Amino acid sequence: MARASRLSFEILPATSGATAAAWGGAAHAARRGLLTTPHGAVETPAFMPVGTLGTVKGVTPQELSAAGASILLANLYHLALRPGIDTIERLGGLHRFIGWTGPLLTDSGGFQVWSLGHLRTVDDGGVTFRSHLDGSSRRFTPEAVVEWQERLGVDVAMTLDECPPWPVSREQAAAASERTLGWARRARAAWRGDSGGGLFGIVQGGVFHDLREGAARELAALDFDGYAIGGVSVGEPPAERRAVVERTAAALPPERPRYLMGVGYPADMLHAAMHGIDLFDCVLPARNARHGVLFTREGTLKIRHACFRDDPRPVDAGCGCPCCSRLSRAFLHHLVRAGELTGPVLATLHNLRYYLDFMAELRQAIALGALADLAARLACAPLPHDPQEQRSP
RNA sequence: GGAGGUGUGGCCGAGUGGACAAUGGCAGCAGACUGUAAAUCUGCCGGGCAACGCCCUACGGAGGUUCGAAUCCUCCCGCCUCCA
Repeated sequence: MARASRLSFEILPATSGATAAAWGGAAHAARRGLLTTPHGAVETPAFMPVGTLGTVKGVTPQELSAAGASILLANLYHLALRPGIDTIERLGGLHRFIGWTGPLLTDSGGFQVWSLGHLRTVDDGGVTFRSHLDGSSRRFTPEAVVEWQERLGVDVAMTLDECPPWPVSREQAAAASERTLGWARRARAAWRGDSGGGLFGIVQGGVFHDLREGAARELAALDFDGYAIGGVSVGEPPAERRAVVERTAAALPPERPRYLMGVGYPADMLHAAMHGIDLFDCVLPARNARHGVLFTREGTLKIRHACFRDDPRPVDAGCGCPCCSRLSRAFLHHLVRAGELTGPVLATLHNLRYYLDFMAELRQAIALGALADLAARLACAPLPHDPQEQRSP
């Protein structure tokens, strides 16, 4: 199944023999890698900021670069509805349109099957969405989704998948998984890869390990450029999610990049990276920032709280973002309370920087075989929203 | 001086005899958020308690009518508009 061009993914050697059992005694499979795309290389494990509509809300491409982002995620469903694939294509493709020169990955709209649950109908042929903007009907098929992403010129395209809700019955999960596999075959056949980008297949199967492992094997046989684990950030308990990640990651071809979709908290990413996940994306740093929740090396901080009214310290003394490098918690508190746009913008810049710094630390820890140290440090910075993540390794 | 209007919980503002400790909004106090229909959503928001119920204090002030008043009457005080 030779192709003219494809993404390349190289696994980098660890600097030391880093095979310590670092998390609950489990042997891990963490790796560093280099994903090379037509628009540049990405060091993995990597976090992709989410720019659904072509922008991370409130942040310019320059600022994203400065924060350390190397690859961005955008969403095909949203862009297809507005401004439309034709428009973006006419304007020179997605990179030019949004002013991002680095690698881009687009999600296929599969997540919207879940998040827009009552605005769509799914059948074997594809998904019909009623636009959340104007109610008009839009048909997404595996072939169309591939074609649109190629027309956008993205570096990584995702196959159309069916992301089932949670809790999910085995029957539902199996049906969604089967459908997703069928669509993956069709997407794979429709993919031309002329632009040098790659196509990732997505594993579904709910919380049923045998379904997911079976799907992983079938997908592997289709020779995708990378493999994603989908359907894991829809409300299931952390323990279930962890188990799914561990089992599924182990069933995926080791020589290709593995992408855990929609995850998550730093502790989630650390855990997943320990089991060989290379790519992540999540709206959390951006959304939480807009909602006044900041990630710091000492735990999360709700900047609206009155205790920050007179706090002259930076949000995170260990951070070099535009907010922390010269502004106080008191000022950010004031901006957020006053409803000033600058508040959420600075908070987003900070959270993104925190995530991106964290990934850099993670890469280094893998290189040095020091994941246990990182895990221990993270455990000292509690994330009150997800108490189960706080336990020490 | 005459005529009319108005005064509600920190603020704005509904309510015009009982279902009112009083709709909304803001502010305040918490919580949630995981491939973004999210700069959103949820809860609390007079005081007290042995507290899913009871008691106290409350709709400018003082009286009054009534079984019952934020709601009706009288007087007083403040503010607004128009006419002299």
